[in-house]
Amino acid sequence: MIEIEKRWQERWHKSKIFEAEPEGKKYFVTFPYPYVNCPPHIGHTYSAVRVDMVARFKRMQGYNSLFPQGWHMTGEPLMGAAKRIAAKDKEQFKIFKVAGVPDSVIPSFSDPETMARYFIGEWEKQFHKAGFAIDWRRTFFTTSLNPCYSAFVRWQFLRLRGMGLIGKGLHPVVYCPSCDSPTGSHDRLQGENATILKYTVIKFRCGEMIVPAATLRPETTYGVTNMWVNPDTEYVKARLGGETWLLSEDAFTKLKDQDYALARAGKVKGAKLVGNVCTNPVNGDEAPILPASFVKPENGTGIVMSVPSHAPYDHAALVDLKKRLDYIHLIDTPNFPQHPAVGVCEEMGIRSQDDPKLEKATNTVYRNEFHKGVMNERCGKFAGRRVSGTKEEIMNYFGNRDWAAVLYDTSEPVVCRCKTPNHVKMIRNQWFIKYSDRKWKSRALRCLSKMKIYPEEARQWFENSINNMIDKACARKSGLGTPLPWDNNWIVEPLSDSTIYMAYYIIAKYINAGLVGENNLTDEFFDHVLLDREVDVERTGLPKSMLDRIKKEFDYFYPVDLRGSGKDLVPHHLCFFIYNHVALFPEDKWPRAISVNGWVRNEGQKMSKSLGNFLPLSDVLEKFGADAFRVSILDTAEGLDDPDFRSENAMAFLRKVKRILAATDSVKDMKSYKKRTMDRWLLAMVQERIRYTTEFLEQLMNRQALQHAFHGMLGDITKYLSKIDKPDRKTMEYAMETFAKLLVPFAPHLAEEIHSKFHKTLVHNAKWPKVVKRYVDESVVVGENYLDNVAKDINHITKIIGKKPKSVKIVVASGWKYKLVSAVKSHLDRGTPFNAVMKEIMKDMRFRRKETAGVVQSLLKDPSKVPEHLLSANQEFALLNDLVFRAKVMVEHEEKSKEPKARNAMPGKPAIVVVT
RNA sequence: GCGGGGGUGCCGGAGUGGUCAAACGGGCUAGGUUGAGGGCCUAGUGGCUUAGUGCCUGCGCGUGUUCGAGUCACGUCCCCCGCACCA
Repeated sequence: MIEIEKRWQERWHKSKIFEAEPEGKKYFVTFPYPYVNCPPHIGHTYSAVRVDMVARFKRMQGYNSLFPQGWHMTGEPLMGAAKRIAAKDKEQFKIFKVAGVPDSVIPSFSDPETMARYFIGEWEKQFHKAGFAIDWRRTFFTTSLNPCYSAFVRWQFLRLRGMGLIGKGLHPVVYCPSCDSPTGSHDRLQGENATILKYTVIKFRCGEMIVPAATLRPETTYGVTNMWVNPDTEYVKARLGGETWLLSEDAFTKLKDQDYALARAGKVKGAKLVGNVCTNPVNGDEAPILPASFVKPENGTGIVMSVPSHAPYDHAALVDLKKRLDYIHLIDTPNFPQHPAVGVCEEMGIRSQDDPKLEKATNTVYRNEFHKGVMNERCGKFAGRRVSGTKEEIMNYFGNRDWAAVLYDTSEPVVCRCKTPNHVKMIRNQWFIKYSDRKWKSRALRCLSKMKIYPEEARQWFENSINNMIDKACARKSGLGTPLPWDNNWIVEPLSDSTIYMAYYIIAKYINAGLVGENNLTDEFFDHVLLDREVDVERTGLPKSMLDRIKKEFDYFYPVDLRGSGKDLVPHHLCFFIYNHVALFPEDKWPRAISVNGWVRNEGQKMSKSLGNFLPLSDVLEKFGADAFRVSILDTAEGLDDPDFRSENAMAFLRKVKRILAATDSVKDMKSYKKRTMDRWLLAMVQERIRYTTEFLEQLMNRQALQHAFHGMLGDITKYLSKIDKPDRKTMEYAMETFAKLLVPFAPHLAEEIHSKFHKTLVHNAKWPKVVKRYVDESVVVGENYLDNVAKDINHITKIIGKKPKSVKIVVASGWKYKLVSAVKSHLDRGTPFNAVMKEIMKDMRFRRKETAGVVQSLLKDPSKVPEHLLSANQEFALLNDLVFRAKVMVEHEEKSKEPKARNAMPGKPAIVVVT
């Protein structure tokens, strides 16, 4: 099969069938350019297969399909890996080795560009082998290493800024003090899933000192009974303006990086603080400082306020100290005791403050109080309010009165790959794209509402994502990329330089052909070509005819008709894609459809770094070929579900290919006959397959489409060949040719191979099959089904008897039963309530027989006994006379039959008597 | 926590109020088949029963709506994914 595939790929390449030029009606599909820091694995390519499937389908439907492909290298990972190679990091060597990079090549990866180019080569090679319908003249890669693309990004950002959609401000990030840069989740040794939490720091007073306590539950400040410090921790006294703050060493560093102008002014051991009394700023209550081991200096400020009524840790610590304080009850929650923390601790059997169950206890209390709790009269102006929805207000209220400050911290400890513990840092002067802009947002939503989303279930997700969109930091200081046009210290961040690049594919063709160069790509060029603005095109240095040509091509191919990707890109990239299009382009250039899909699994397992089970695309293509890979994954899922690649499925496909090709070859030896029932049956089935395949493909339901186009067609053809001694050449030719066409979107190489046995042309250039009305024949399909069922019943009986039958007698039901069943059926089809059907039937004079009630009752009890398509007694009789069985078959009518069993006969279910 | 998607056979999964719960694929079992490299065909694959058209069980758990529920409602448990500057 692999040789076959190679042959067709060469032929496609030679006939340039995937090179789309502006002509006719178009269909523009894109698959997000992948990040090229490793060779492709099967997970990368499922979306591409789906997009490719659509491109091919549309092409045969008469559209001029364009499927281009570029490569992404903006960001940190490439640079990071290069640095690690330069530093001879063994881990990194191993990663590349496992990915299949030859040992001799790896050291050259200390240069990120070399690495990227190597991997781009790998990707292109594999994509060629996969036979994708890509127009390779339009390929490119990102970052300043490609000045042409950088010019495009620069233009985009100047435009956005010109529209006031770029802003500047403070921004909290997880930060590594040793690397002096933000730590992305992939750069973390620990805490990959950590998020940034906003704490309220309550400023308790203790004489001249501020004793700050960080909390996520500011509402509980009203219930503080005491303060906790860790007696073994050395605390820092820090000057802040006119105040002196008491902080753990970690907290000192954190706050400094969060824009607090702190100055070191002394130290004090936690134990020394015990016994002092603080004042609660919100209500003036006194709170003595007590020691507790659960207080971790690296969390929050290193000082904790104690709310024993609502915080299990605090209660447990007090119990440990054998200290009795008056607990303050603040929040009423249904089904909770007065002091929920006490109740939960007792219920869970928590004995000390070091009990790991406390984490869960805290969670339980918090969850319930947050959602169901109402604050009581102790909570000042917030009395009577629910906890949920009030938190933000409380924080602001406290902040405004200088009772509290803000501290950002990670939800779990984060350690950088350089092994340094990280914390949250406030970045000053961070550049933002203002995705929260209300007007912009509503335009994005309007675009969404006009788009097709495949599958529809994902629409809600898009809508929520856009609704919740906040400003996005769009630049960073390290990594590869395009510099911000107005501030070269910053590089446009990877998700932000990848939002409208589909337009660049049009231009890339001209750049790759050497017709347009870096110097021509001025802002005027893009303004003119992409936005149709009146600008001084002289400055592009290009002849008007060339500009017109490019512009015409852009106007022809744009907008994007379909963008297909994995579901992981919904909340950012795909939304940014919509956002940037609606900001920059007029409405007729807004994208038309997005499709999202699941992630490929490998032999039933999710592929992950930890499992190390990424299956390289090259392995699969080498072992099974492109079609087997495509069919295997397209066959296991659609919509948002995860497909599963299993080699046994790929093998099963290859086995079938053999059979199919053999059947194809056999057609030339067949003779023509007058059409028989089975001929008409096959022709009719093919029409159904065409209809369903087309319908499902239109909805991008690859699995169901494939079921008809491949499994269905194959099953029908197999059945035809097995049931007919002398297959008809014309019928088979038609079936095989149609089969080939229907297979193009799924198994394009196999499709060509089949097609080539009948034609010299490419099947890719054939028209998508349409239903041929004169072949549609419901009755022959129903009849065949009927015979199948009868045959099954006979089999069942002979199996039970356990003897070989000498002959079989089949009795078709009496005529009155047909009338009766037909009447019942029409009642049911009309939706007559079940209990009314019996009455109606019994009223009907035609059915005055003693058996009627029993028959109707059994039909109503199990409506599945009513056949979907009711044949007449004579039709059944005629069909049964054609029944082929390994013993002699006799058919008779119930009216004339002497068999006692004959009375069991029902329409669609004849009585069967097996004679042994 | 918020948001999205789910829980059906040995497995992947069809099935969105009534024609078959398990289509289609894979696996497994049995029988047949000169059958060249991980073959083909046929039948079977919840339980019981029986010369088939029967009965029971069954779609995470519970309750309800209905003549009828995997399918609708309410409650509950569990799983997966995203939550942002990270590809």
